[in-house]
Amino acid sequence: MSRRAVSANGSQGIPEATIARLPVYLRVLYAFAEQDIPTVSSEELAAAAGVNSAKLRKDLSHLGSYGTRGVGYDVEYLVYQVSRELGLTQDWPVVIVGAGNLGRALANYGGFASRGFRIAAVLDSDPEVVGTQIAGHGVQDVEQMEQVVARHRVSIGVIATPAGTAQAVCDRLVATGVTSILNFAPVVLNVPSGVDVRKVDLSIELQILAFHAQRRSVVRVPQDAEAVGR
Amino acid sequence: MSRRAVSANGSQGIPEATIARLPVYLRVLYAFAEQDIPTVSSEELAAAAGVNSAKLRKDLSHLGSYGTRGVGYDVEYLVYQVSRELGLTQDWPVVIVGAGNLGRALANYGGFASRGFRIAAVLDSDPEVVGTQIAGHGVQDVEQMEQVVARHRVSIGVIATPAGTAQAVCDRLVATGVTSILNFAPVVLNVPSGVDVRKVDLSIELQILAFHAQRRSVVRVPQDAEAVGR
DNA sequence: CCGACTTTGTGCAAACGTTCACAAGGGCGT
DNA sequence: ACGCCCTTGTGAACGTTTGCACAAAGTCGG
Repeated sequence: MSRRAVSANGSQGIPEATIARLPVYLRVLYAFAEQDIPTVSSEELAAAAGVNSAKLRKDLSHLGSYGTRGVGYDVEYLVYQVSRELGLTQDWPVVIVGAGNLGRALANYGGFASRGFRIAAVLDSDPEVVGTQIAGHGVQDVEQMEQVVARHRVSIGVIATPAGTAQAVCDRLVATGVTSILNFAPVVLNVPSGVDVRKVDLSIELQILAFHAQRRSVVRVPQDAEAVGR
Repeated sequence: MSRRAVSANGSQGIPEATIARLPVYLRVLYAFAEQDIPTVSSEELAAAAGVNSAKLRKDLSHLGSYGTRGVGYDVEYLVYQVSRELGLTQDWPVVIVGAGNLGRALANYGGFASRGFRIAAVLDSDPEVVGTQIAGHGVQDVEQMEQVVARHRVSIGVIATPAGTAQAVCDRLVATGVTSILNFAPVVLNVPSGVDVRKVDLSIELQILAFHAQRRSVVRVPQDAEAVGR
């Protein structure tokens, strides 16, 4: 794995683990802002985000020194700083490939269109589906990918196709210049370096839950349940 | 949190990071099995799973010594061992709460019903939706939760409701005895200890992608002397 | 039956992440 | 203006994860 990120870059070297939590903090901050709460302490914020307060302070300290000792953090100001750090002050056009059940769910997902992300297009290869409307977007043929990506300057692609076609779609997205991919298909995608892939995988999460559930349920039975012959 | 190896068996005390990768290995192993490939080396398996081979070997070594030096791993045997470790040799009834776009997508998701997981029921609170059919399951009223959980001995619940009702649904699931929860709603769930929650959050993933995309686009001082991967 | 070759399993060290504990710094009441 | 009190920001300790490098252990050809 090329987890090198930014090699020895002093000012911009925010840990990956911190980045993964910033969106959670941001969401919680929005909730505070909606209640017109002007400032929050690291303790309150941490509790709402479900993390340790020391961790939260260290995370925020990576963005700069935006708190006031004895008082806490200004909610509005922090919202802005976190948003800026995450790149949410700009607009991110997104193309969704695959208009099946999942693609439809994604297109209709409210949190999608909000806060910086905008659906540039929904693509599919099924002639039955192309032309139908989903969440206010006409589904276009996947053959339009190149034009759509170029016209809207899309840099983020979401793959919501069956596993079998995911790699081909991915290759094509990459070829058209997409450098960030969110993959919902249950496959390991192969991409050239410089392309960022994140995966969301229901069945992996379920299996992890099953592991822990099983462990919990096997509090007894010290003996191996079955002997396995080879 | 600190659970060291309890003792003796060795099947206890598997690192969390390893557990998160086992489902990926399992998927890749199935792919090899379908091609009737009898054995794989750690190198091949690691490449297919997108990880380092040393990491893969160390991961597998936590389950036991199931490889053969000079040869590799028997695909079928390893499938069985990983499945067993993850608790997939037993059946896991799952209840899905929320039959909106996402709930429907989940219910229709193929990988769901396969390999150990079975949808016990799909619940919703909207009278318009209750009674409709989704993926061969009649949507039941959320008031049936207690009966459904008890009758099917459900221990895994999936929350696919809007954010506003997620915590209430969660509390109710926990009250009925569900101890593993997969949360798709964009909120931080509060649960008593002993309950395992995992979250899947589209907008968090998008924001993480945006962060990296932004960083890439702000390539000031491009002195990538060592940019050529190892 | 033996020696060459291949691949696993693991000791170790470095990188990364988390948590504790407290000094530094700022606001607020008096 | 002063000192008390509160909360941030961070040094240091600790725990976890990764990756290297190699001995151990097995296969296979001759």
